[in-house]
Amino acid sequence: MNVIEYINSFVLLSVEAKKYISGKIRREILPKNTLLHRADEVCEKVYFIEKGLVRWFYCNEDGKEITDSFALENSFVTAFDSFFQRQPSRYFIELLEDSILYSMTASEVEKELEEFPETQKVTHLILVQIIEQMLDKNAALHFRTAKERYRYMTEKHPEILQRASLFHIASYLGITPETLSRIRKNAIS
Amino acid sequence: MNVIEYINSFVLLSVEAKKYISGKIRREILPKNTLLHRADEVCEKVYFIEKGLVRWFYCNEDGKEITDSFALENSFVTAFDSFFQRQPSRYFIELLEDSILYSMTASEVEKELEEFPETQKVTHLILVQIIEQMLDKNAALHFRTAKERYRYMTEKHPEILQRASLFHIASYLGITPETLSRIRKNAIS
DNA sequence: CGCCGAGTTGAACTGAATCAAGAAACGTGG
DNA sequence: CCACGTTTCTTGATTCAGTTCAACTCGGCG
Repeated sequence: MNVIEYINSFVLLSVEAKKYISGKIRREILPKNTLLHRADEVCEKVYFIEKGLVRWFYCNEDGKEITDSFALENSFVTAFDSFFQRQPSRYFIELLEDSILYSMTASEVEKELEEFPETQKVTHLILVQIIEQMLDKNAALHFRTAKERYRYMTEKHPEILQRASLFHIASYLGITPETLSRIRKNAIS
Repeated sequence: MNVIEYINSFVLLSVEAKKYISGKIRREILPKNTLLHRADEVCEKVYFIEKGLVRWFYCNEDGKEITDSFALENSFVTAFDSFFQRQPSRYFIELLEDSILYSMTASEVEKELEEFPETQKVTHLILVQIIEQMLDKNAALHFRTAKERYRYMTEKHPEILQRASLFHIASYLGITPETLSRIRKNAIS
């Protein structure tokens, strides 16, 4: 599924808007471990994942990488603390698999939103979805034991559980890799 | 500061939009402990806080209330998992102080966004701000000790620290009231 | 005056972190 | 296509931050 089909599945785009987007969007094939974005920089692009897996992470004061989120096929990816406000981000965005992406720059998106106000609905929907996911994750981790956190993964994100490393998943859940390994093996009742 | 002044301070509204909003918006004076919204219901209103303090909370499976967030003056308040998607919410919204609010219904807002597309920028900004706050809180709690969480409050939300109860703040930070009390008294180095 | 909710303090307990090895899987070059 | 080195995961022993439970203090309010 490509971006335009995907967007069109929930917001009907005018022919002109489709044309504009098709003209601007770039298809990018990038290998595993590519950084789509670096912390402390202003994020200049949004991506849409046709195929692949990405993670957002930041570095805490000890220099440790903390995985904040994952996204897979049919997701929009950008530094949400940076792209819209045009301010430096706290996050890195990294490919965890060889991926096929579509991308557009911030200024192209800005122009799109101005010229085709209908497309503001798309942004709106994406933002609302992001918020919902974040609220969901919060509730799944807040005051929860390691075992409950793991169950959240198995129930809500089984696909990511398969495709991401134990190390990244543990970080995402706020537990150590050792603990996650033990839970997985049922070493902890 | 009233809502229209506030909105106008970051998005210039047309005279017509202002007129529409003024006509629809209601000023509500409500006492402490009022529930603005209940879980399992579709949230029908957005509020703007002229004066007061609110908290969002949900009940976990043990029936315990978990405080998810606070908001004070000049904030927009609604169930963000419900208002835009028109689906039942997981959250309750409660006044922690006697408050003065402005409110508009979902259908009024919907009509506003249709008739005055410029106002979509307002929604957009609010959503982006919400996301930023959530990301910020996440980073402040994820893999952090109780003491570090408390420091986040003192640094980023000193006002809430003053006005909300120890009990609610502890819940918000994901620690027990006892631990928070000890930290506050420096009982824990 | 006495009650009640909010906060404090203490002591025992525990889930998960930490530290330290080892095993398995992975991919890279010979 | 195998061997070797690196990364990822597992397993065990120990430690500790924070929870739990229980009792007590304090301030406000009917």
